[in-house]
Amino acid sequence: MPIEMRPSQALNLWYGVHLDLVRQGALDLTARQLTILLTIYLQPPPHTVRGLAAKLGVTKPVITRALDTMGALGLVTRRRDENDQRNVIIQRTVDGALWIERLGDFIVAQAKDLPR
Amino acid sequence: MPIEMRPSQALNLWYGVHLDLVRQGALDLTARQLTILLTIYLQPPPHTVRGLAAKLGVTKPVITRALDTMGALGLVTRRRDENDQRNVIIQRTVDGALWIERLGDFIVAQAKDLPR
DNA sequence: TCGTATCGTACCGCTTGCGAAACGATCGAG
DNA sequence: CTCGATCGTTTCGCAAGCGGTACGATACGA
Repeated sequence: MPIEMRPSQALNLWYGVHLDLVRQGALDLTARQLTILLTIYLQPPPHTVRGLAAKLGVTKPVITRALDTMGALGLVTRRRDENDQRNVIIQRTVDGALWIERLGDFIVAQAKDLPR
Repeated sequence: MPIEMRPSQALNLWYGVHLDLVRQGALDLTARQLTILLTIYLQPPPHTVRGLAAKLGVTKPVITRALDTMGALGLVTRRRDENDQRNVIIQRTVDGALWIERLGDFIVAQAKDLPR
């Protein structure tokens, strides 16, 4: 069952969520950072730097930098792959899961209050 | 008629839209910039710097800087208020309207392809 | 074992956004 | 006419992301 919505509703949804995020001074993630974060939490693991880079169509340093930032914020963790020591496995954290969860609820709430 | 959606659908919608925006290398607007842009195009005019600052809960320089950036991108224009020369009226542009329109269609398309 | 490919990261200079404070221009009350 | 208030902008030092490149560590085939 797909979600049906009109362009004006879509834009108002986008607007409402962003406006509230800005107002509450939420952690200011880049579009890229948010995309990486959502990939980690919505797509099946394992997640590697090169895998994310390929998926998003960006270079590896972009991923590394984003992981540095979000790691410092406690949203993700890194771990060496035991089978192949060259790889780094990106893992979820409790704080990250909570943040994602709140974002989801937030969008749902905004959608519910959308004008018909 | 409010839009009903579950948190997982909301997050997947957010994910899909952001992922495609990143992949197509769309102009990389800050959350604040996007919020300002959407305010200008979704809320009734006139829009002033202090009005936007108050609405978003940020300082005026933030608005000025964002307008500089988006002005250079051709998304908005500034004009002096003729009645009160101290005021600046922020105006929409054709390019900005097109960009917003495409964003809306984009979100709608993503929503339609959402898993049930 | 040696050489090459692959992985993630560190470095480089550069651009851009940030908060806080100060500024010039303009308005409006007295 | 004058003086205080208001508006948007500019400036400052600072932090963070960017693209591109080079690097050390690890894996793996010949």
